[in-house]
Amino acid sequence: MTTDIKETTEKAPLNFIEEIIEKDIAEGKHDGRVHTRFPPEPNGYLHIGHAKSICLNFGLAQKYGGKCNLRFDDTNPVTEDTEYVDSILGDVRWLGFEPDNIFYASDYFDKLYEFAVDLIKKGKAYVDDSTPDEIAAMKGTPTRPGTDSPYRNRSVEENLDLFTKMKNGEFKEGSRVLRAKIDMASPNMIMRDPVLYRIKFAHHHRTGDKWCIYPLYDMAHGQSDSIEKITHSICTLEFMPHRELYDWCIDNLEIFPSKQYEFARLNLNYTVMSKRKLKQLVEEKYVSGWDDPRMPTISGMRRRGYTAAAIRNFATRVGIAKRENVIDLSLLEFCVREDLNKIATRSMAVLDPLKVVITNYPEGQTEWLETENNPEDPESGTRKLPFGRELWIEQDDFMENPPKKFFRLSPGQLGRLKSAYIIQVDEVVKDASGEVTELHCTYFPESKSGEDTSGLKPKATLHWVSAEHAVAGEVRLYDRLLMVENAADDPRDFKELLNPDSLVVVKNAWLEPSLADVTPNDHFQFIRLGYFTPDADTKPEKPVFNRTVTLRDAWAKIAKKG
RNA sequence: UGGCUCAUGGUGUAACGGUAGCACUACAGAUUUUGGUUCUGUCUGUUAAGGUUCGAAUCCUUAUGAGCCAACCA
Repeated sequence: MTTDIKETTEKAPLNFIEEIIEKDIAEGKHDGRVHTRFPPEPNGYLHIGHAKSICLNFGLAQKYGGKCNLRFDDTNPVTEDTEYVDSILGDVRWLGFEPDNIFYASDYFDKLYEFAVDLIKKGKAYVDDSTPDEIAAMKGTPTRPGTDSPYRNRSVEENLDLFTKMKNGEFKEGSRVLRAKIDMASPNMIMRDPVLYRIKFAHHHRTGDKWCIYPLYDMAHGQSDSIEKITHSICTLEFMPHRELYDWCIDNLEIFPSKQYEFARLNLNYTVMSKRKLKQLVEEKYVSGWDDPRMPTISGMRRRGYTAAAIRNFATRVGIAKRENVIDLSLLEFCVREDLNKIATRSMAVLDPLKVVITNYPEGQTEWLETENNPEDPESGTRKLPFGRELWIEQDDFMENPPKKFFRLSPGQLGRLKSAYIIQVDEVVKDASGEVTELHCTYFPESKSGEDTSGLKPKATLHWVSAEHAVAGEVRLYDRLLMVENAADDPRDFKELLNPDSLVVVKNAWLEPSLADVTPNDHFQFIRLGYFTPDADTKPEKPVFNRTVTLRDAWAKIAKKG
């Protein structure tokens, strides 16, 4: 077992949390046991930032032969809902992790209440009748110490009595709180007699109306960790000031000493990550829902066609450290292309069609040509494609007056039709306004793919679909959510920064016939266009595809430069 | 103007007092029936100033910059 760890050590450098864990194991702390937890509040859907945390916590448990719990931090009944609980569990499982235990902070409400009573009995907590405004005023500021509440020195008996009455619903909501008795002059604002319990006559999604007092984060989180005997409680940087209180509670309650460690949360450019903002996008209908493929939510990315493997790989590559960071979207895209390149079935679809008539090809004739399903995967086999006299190709693949680096079709320039024949353009047909409507071409019969004796070497290979056999489908093209890299650096409201072209719908794309019959979690590469996946809106008579990500596009870069 | 935390190429992340490495991006070339993939190469970095040391990205001091903390949110 130690050998395993040593070997791993030599292979990959450890992040600072792994170093702590390995040191703890080496010192025999908790008999070498590693137990982590992923503790979401069920008040929204999980996003890619949570994925980083999930991969970290579950990954650590896997690496060190430990356990990882999923714990819903459901201590605030007014914001939480079972809809979120369900989606969170689904997302964790989809990412490929099965929690060793599924717990809820609300499971511990009785225990937490006992803890609170214990603190009161130890003279470490008191009931405060001050108003929220008064409490805020007495808190002081970072540069000025706070002042003691007039209720701070109530007797244990009185506190016990008052707290019982709070629990029994004898006081109005907001009229009293339970506070820890620590230090109103602490340089750490969190330690200035933090509120532990508040009165809320709210229906809780799991405990119903049993409780009218609810613990706050600091009275619930570390205590829950301790109850579950969590060894390494990993959270994000903004909880750093809470660690002192986390330890204070555990010390004074004399319970299992879980330890908190903080790492920097994930930020991605060209998107927003805060739950508040994501919720706003959903509620104000800027997007179709939490699973809109433009959302950085796990459900949105899944719908868009991201694979769990790609997301896990991404989570590994971004690393774990304490430095604030903004990850390039290009890394995420790299990860998904890397995975999809290996597994996506190649197929052909034309999004912006231009008719090609092969004038020397017999009318009414259909040939079924063989094509590979995935050149990266020899096991993937081949399939047949229908070829005929009339085809669709991409508008972009023809230019009447091409620039020098344009390799595709133009008058006089040859082009290879993927898995079919080489053609040349003989005549450009235009409408009254001068728009190109049709290309009349000839093909070279001896240039058939696989048995080409023509000796011709066209510079480009084009994708195409037989007009007679093409299936109509809708294709949704997604782009970055925001126009700017970092919304936080922009004075404008983030909703003014939304990319108006984040969704472009191609109502009538022509798809090769094999794409008429697809199943939800399929992944395709539409050759030369990108990776696509069937959307949930797909109906038998009308397939709908989402573009997961484009292919890298060298030509687009050249064209952009001019 | 209090406390805590952080600072390495464009973006991330290693190097634990001894050759600043890796990945993404960008750029260039080779291969290619996807301007994809694959392969090769190139550019770019230790926030600053002092100090300790034979030797500092690493230790110390100061400065600078960034983040977090004053919900009965988590």
